[in-house]
Amino acid sequence: MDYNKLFAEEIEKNLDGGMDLGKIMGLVEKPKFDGQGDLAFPCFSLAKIQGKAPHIIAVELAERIKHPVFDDVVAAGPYVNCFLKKSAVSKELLQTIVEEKAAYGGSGLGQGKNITIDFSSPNIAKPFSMGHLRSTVIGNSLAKIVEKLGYKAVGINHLGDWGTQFGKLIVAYKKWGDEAAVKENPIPELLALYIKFHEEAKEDSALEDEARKCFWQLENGDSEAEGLWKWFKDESLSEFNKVYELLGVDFDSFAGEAFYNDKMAATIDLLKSKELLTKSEGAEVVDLTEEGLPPFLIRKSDGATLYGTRDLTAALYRKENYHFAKSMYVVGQEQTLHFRQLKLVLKKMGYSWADEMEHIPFGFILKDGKKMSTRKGKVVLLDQVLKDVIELAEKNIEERNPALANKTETAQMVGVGAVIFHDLKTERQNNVEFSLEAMLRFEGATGPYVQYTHARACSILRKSGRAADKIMPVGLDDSYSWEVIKDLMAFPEAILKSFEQSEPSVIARYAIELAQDFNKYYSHVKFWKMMGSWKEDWLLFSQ
RNA sequence: GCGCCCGUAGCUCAAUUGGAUAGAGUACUUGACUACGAAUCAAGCGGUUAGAGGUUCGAGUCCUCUCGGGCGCGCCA
Repeated sequence: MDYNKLFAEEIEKNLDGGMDLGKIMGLVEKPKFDGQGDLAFPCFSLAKIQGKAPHIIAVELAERIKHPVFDDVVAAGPYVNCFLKKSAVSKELLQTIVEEKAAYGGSGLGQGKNITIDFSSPNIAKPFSMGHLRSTVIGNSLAKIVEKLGYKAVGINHLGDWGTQFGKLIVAYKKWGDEAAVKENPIPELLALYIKFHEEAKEDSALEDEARKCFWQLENGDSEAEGLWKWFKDESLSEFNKVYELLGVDFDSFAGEAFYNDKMAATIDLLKSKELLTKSEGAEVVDLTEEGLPPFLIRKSDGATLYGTRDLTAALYRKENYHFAKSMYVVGQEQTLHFRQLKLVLKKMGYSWADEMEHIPFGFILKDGKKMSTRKGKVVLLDQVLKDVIELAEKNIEERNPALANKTETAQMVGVGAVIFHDLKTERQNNVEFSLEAMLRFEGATGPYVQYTHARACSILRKSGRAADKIMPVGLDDSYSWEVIKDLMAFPEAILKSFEQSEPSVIARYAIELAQDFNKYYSHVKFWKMMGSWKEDWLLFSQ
């Protein structure tokens, strides 16, 4: 039952025209303060139409509305506030949840449609940084939100596995590398080589030329270079996969930049045939001065392609192969310009579906107020952070609950949950100052808080000896459980909102609020009759 | 120089997208485990929403300017 709609219908009925149902529904909101009821309707816009003062309209309207599931309808200044009949509403809602189970809160909005989500996309031979963690965690969460609404999410890990940097790496490896050491410890070794290259190149500029030449060889199928490249890639991937497993993330495709090598010529031909390619300063570009943006580079003066060429090719490929209804790119905000250009180029090519491409930027992880630099090796490794946080969780368990059965497993869930939740809970556009301390926090608005709440709820359910789906709701009417009921009722809205804004933090905050209200209920109402309602905690948490 | 993002309690963040009295967490002070898991709950403290104008019934939210921070701006990704 949609009570917003019901309330709106009742308002419309008692209004003698003047405003249609859709408009009324858009205005219905939640009262801001306790004791003001469950639904509210502001009469300001009505005042304009009827030429009467809003508080007078509110009084008249409140008097006329009567309905069996409304306990009371009162005017409070310019607002009409509605109190729902707690027992009836809660009984019905819990019944719905028990029936729908994990499907509760979803919808068939995206039935039969695909959404591609480009996320994580780490660079081969470089450590998995905290920045990539953001993309990974946000992208994965969006995938779950989208699927909740019936879409098929296609997770794409657009690996950074191509570009001049590999020329540098291969040169460095041939000069200073050690096979055994790389095998032993792939990413740190490769990173060290990369850093050494930049240090040496400062003294000896010939190295840069050598790297360029080496990348040229790689592009043209030199077998030694290709062998090394493939080796680096395999080693890196197996390291990344360990992280993904720990985080509980998976992908439908690992088609990275290199995947598009043999497909870019077709893209360039296409641009040529549409007469969009122009020469500028020796390079080939798509001119965007009409749109007020700098030109989009397609080919360097030496004939080599760029990442823009690859992104363009990838967009075409994805449209053709996945027929996406929407294509998301969870990529840092520093690339906003790049994606604006990319969309415009596609529009110029005549593809209206470019409008369905959405760049989902997120803020930086800062260290001392500055962006972290990978090149200098000044980067915090995700590996280490996860290790630290799991260790702390283990210590906590040892102190608080030494009798627990599966300690290491629990410590992992708590630790990883803390890191993920920490990342998810603030709006993605905000920059976040890297703080190990904040991630190690298990109290207050944190992942572990939500997990703990869920564990408590499960524990009750277990001790009750009843299956959650066999419980008959009785109709609660106390104020503590009412808060929980209202939260549960708001779940579908929260899902929809997080989807519309591509904002996982909406769900994270929702989970916190639900957990808070549940804990309040838990400590005040000493009775176990509200079975069945909190199953959702778990579901929420994983999103 | 031009463009984009941001500035809310000591700290980290919200505010139903223009609505009622700006709310949580943390920190600090205090109280609660002989019935459900104290990683919890209850109470207190904490604000000129960076600043100044403007738009209107109404602004943390919209427009202009100033200050302060971040990020981009052709052959890197």
